[in-house]
Amino acid sequence: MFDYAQDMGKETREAILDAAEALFAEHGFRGTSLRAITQAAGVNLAAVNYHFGSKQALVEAVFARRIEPMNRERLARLQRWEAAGCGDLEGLIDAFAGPPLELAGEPRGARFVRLLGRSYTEPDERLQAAIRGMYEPVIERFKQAFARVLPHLPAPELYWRLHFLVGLLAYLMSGADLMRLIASCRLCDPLDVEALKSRLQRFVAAGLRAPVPREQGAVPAVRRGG
Amino acid sequence: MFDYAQDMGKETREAILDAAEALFAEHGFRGTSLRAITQAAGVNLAAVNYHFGSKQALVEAVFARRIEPMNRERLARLQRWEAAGCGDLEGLIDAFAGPPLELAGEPRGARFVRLLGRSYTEPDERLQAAIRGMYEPVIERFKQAFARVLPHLPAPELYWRLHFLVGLLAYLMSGADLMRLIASCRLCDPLDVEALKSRLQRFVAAGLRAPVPREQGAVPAVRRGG
DNA sequence: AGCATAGTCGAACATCCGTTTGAATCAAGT
DNA sequence: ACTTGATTCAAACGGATGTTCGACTATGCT
Repeated sequence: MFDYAQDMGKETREAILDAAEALFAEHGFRGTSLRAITQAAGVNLAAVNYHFGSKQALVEAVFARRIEPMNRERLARLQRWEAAGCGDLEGLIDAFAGPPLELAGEPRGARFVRLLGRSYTEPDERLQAAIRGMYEPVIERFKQAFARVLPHLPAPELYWRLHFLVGLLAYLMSGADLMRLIASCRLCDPLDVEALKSRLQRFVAAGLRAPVPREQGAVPAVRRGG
Repeated sequence: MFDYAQDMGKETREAILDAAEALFAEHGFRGTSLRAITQAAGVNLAAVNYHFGSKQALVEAVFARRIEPMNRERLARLQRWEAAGCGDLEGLIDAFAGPPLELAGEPRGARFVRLLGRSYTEPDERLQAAIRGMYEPVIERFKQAFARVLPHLPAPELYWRLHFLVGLLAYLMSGADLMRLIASCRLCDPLDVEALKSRLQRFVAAGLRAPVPREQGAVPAVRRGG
């Protein structure tokens, strides 16, 4: 029937990746057994160890399959931003936060983004290290870019604020259900990505541009009630 | 020796809670076995089911033990803030974010705060529901307070920005190691809580106060690079 | 002293997990 | 037709897990 013999192999490989991605996003890594994955994928249990070697390697493959294109898109936007003169803070935020948020808008990408958001707080150290390796070059580039648009910020202040940005994004991606606790009204039924992106841009840009007190962090510039 | 007979019972109960809290924070819920907990606590394996009924109930008890005092402190600060006239946005942020961050500064509370940060993205639905129940009244009070200091914000915009605040805080608490990726310098050795609080206040207050475009979210007010 | 009860303990229970094995299957090459 | 190599399959492996059981201990009460 088919000319390409290895095609069936690729089909089961991707079926496993799809099923694993969905189940990991719903029940976590430890909460998802290989038996559940292979059953959902319609393949034999041993296929996971045959194609990936171990459950750990499967998890990393699930991430690598989508993180790498996403990071490529981030770097592409960063280059366009640099070519445009490096002046636009909002554009830089979009280069960083846009790709994952837009991926979250696609029905196929939504579950992976939720998985990605969760991965930031994953206890497993080996997975943490693997994901960190996928992010490292991208984060480094963006750190430099943010330092260029915000030259007045001292290094520790800038790094903390970037930390805030990343954390905010991670939480958004995880799709934590606390959202429904805050937003009693229904805000995000089809998840209007463009509206969310512009809201995030406004909030983060204002935070990043906030003035810095002279006595850098030593004494908190807080007025307590009274 | 001791007059109070039930004291040994309370001692093992708390020893289990302490050990579980530490191990959950380090390896997650599914990654921590009852055997590991009871061994670390120096008690018999069956003690968990005797004192708590099940592992699930133990998890919920670990959270309830610390969330309730923390939320009481939040509400106390909120009341002081209301008594002071409800004008100070920074003070309101402190009432919400101060207690968990200060708890993170104490050596005993740090591991729980990390656990708490992780819990926001926990896949287990039953635990999610239990934690949501512990938060619900507090969140409701703060929603109203923020709406009062930021009356110019439309409701959806306000709720999203509060969502950003909660997400940022959740990520901070989780102590995700991505921090070290962004901050190549060593920022947080003893974790200067006061400095962190004021940094967070500056960032979040600026974000909350950011102006809202007229065409509310429909068309993104984004200048793309070029 | 003697009973009742709360707590502890070791041992086992049934179940689920990731992984491995070895035979079966199938298309392609000679 | 026969071999080769890649893939699939059912079955089992050893180990870890949450939970339960019954015996044992020690304390408080009458």
